[in-house]
Amino acid sequence: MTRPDLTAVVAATHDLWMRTNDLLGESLAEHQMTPATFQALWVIDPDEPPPSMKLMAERLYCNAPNLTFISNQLVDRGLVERAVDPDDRRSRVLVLTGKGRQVRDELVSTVLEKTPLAALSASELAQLATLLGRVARPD
Amino acid sequence: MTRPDLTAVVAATHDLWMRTNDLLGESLAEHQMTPATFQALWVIDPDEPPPSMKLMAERLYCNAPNLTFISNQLVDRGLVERAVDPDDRRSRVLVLTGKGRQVRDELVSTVLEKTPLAALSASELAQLATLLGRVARPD
DNA sequence: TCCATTGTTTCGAGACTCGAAGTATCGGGG
DNA sequence: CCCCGATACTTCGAGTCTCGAAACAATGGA
Repeated sequence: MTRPDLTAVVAATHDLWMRTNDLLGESLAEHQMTPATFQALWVIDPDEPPPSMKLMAERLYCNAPNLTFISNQLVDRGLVERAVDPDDRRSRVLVLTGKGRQVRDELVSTVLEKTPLAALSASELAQLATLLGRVARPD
Repeated sequence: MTRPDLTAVVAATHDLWMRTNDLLGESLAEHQMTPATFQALWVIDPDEPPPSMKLMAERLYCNAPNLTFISNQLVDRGLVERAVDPDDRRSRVLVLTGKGRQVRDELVSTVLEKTPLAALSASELAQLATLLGRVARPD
């Protein structure tokens, strides 16, 4: 069974991702950020308790050594700090600094402005959110 | 104006991309491929005339040195060959080898099997294709 | 206390990305 | 025909990203 729409959708997803990175490149560079470090910042919700390395690795689908590297980049740039989780002293949580919060806010705004998805109407976005929700990872 | 759906859709797109790479990692490794080299292979349509480096770079949103590197990876693995474009001898086109064609077919099939998008029905996919078509790059 | 397990880091190697500079070709003006 | 700016690509060097293997520290149960 071939599914032309499936192929097209996968291709469109690839294209959307790569194009978004391209559109964002300049704004990221202004903050000395890259796609990888921005994604890490993106998945740290300032309104939630700070995530552990393990949780971050799951969210980013990357392994532990990689996450250590990315975390170091964020720490070096003063955006997050490592803290020992008092409930399990093996675990480190990533705490946003003031600067981290600010840079995250700015970059999130920039993404929402520049993403090609911003061209869609509210009802189109709602449709899209529903469809993508159907393929979301089972938490 | 904040747009909750826009944020959710952007996040879902990020997640879908990273998860797909994760699901594909093993199959790619079997062919000594990586996400970057597979994307390059993906955008070489076997039924179209072989694309130039310049065209490939546009499709992948990357710059010329990067594309030279990726092309070398594909050449080293015997999947494509460089050929001089007789119409413009400055230009090089990437020609799929027999092996390249075969590996591409296999990996494309694997993606279509493994992508979370495969869980959607035909009508959902059609909707999604329409919506994503609305944000497609103007060729 | 011992020890297997878990969360993280270190190390080394390879892949990726980019800017700056170099080579080859093209195409138009003299 | 010869120049010369523009174009397509490659080379080089530096920094980023990713991963497997191994090390380290803390946990929790026997």
